[in-house]
This record gives sequence, C-alpha cells and structure tokens, in this order.
Amino acid sequence: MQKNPAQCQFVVALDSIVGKWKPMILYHLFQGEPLRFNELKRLLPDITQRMLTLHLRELEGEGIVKRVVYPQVPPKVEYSITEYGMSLSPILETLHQWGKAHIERKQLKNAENEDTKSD
Amino acid sequence: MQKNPAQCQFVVALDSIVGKWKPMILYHLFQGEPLRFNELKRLLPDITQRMLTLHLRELEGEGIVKRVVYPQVPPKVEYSITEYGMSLSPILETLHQWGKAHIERKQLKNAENEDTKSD
DNA sequence: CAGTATCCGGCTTGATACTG
DNA sequence: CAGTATCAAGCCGGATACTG
Repeated sequence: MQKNPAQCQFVVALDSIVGKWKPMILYHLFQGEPLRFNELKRLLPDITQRMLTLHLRELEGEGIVKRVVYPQVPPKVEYSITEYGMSLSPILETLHQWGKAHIERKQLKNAENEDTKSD
Repeated sequence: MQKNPAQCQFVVALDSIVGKWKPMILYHLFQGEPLRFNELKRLLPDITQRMLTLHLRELEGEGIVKRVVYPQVPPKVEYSITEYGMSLSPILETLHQWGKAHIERKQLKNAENEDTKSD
C-alpha cells in the first residue's frame, strides 16, 4: 500500500484490531477466561456465525488469538488471547480511556447546544 | 449500535482514527506545522481530493483537527491538530510501537518458514 | 487553491441454508 | 456445537469533471 517507511506502522496495528466486531471480541477475550464459539456468539448478540468465524480466523492468523479444539462429540472449541495478544493491552487501554473522554466531551458539547438553543 | 455500556468505548476511539487515510493525515499534522489542503495532498500522493476533504471534515467534526480559512484570493486553508486532538498522541504512540513489533515478528516468522521449507 | 458533484466498483458484512 | 457455502446488500473509497 503506502511505502512511507516509518510512519505507517500504526496502520499495521490498526489492521489487526479493526473490523466491525474485532474490538468486541478482543474485549471479551481479554476478560481472561477462554470462551467457546457459542459463548462468544451469545456475548455478541448481533454478530453472525460467519463474521465471528472470519474475525476469529484473522485474529488467530495474527497470533493474537489461540484456538484450541477438543476432539470430542459434540465438538468443543475454545478461544483465548495468546501471550503475544496480551501485548495489545496498552493499545486497548489507551483507546478505552480516550473513547470515554471523547464521549463525555460530546455530551458536554450537546448540553451546551441545548442551552443556546433555548434562547 | 452496540449498547454494551462500558466495553465499547474503544470502538468510539477507533471510529475517530480509522479510515483509509486518517492515520496518515494525523501523522503529518502531528508534525506540528499547520498544513494547507494541497500540502496534505502532496504528502499523501495517492489520496483523492474527495477523500482528503471527507476525512478532514470528519476529523474536524470530532474536534481533532482545526480548519482555518484565510479570506483571500486564491483561497488559503490551513489544517492543524487541535489541543484536544493532541490527546490522541498516546494512542498513536502505542499503535506505532506495537505495529513496529508486529512487523518484526512477522518477518521473523517468515524467516523461520523459509528455513523449514528448505528441508 | 480548495474544494463539490456524480457515478461507479469492490470489499466488508449480512442473511440464510446446510453439515461433520 | 462449531462451523462452511452461497448469495446479496451497503458502505467506503476511487475516478473524473466541474466551480467560487
């Protein structure tokens, strides 16, 4: 894509965590407990099986998520954050902090607008 | 979108910086100097005017970028990071660090694969 | 110079059905 | 249970032309 040597490395990082459901998947897996496919599906009520599979495969491909298959019937598959994936936690943490502040800021702005509107 | 109370706040943060060119735009503006529309365009050789406008408008809407119009002919418009926008710097910094490490890791993996392939 | 306006293609996501 | 396969829709971004 872009060749710019140093500057586009956060694009790389973003690619690993961007996707409609990836942040949510990561959030739940970061709770620590390994989760089964259907447990994740239940936690993400609006996701389709297809998207859950796709995103999990991508995260697995990046080495962020570990997939463990228990050979039994009915099948059991558990997903968890890899040790490497844990290295994302500073990113998720700063994103979370900033997102929180950003929402509060927006609500403030809206409140101000309500004020001036009433004149 | 999702109602999940606390957990989706990094989605909010991501929304503010995700977009094909937003990270690059931010990168250049974070250098400190205000940049004119065409200067940004020159720094982002493959961006279209349309996308540059759209992304700048979005960043402006979020309060991250400031747009200053100098009323003169030919028009002059300067873009710069707002003080609020500066609060993104921890995010960009961690993303950058992680992206760098992630690339190196991938190259390592590739090298390993080359080794085993030669058997 | 700094944009808009239109039109269009592709990739991401969604819906639904099927399976070991 | 944990997926795959197929098809279709929607949104993001690209190309191009036009303008105060």
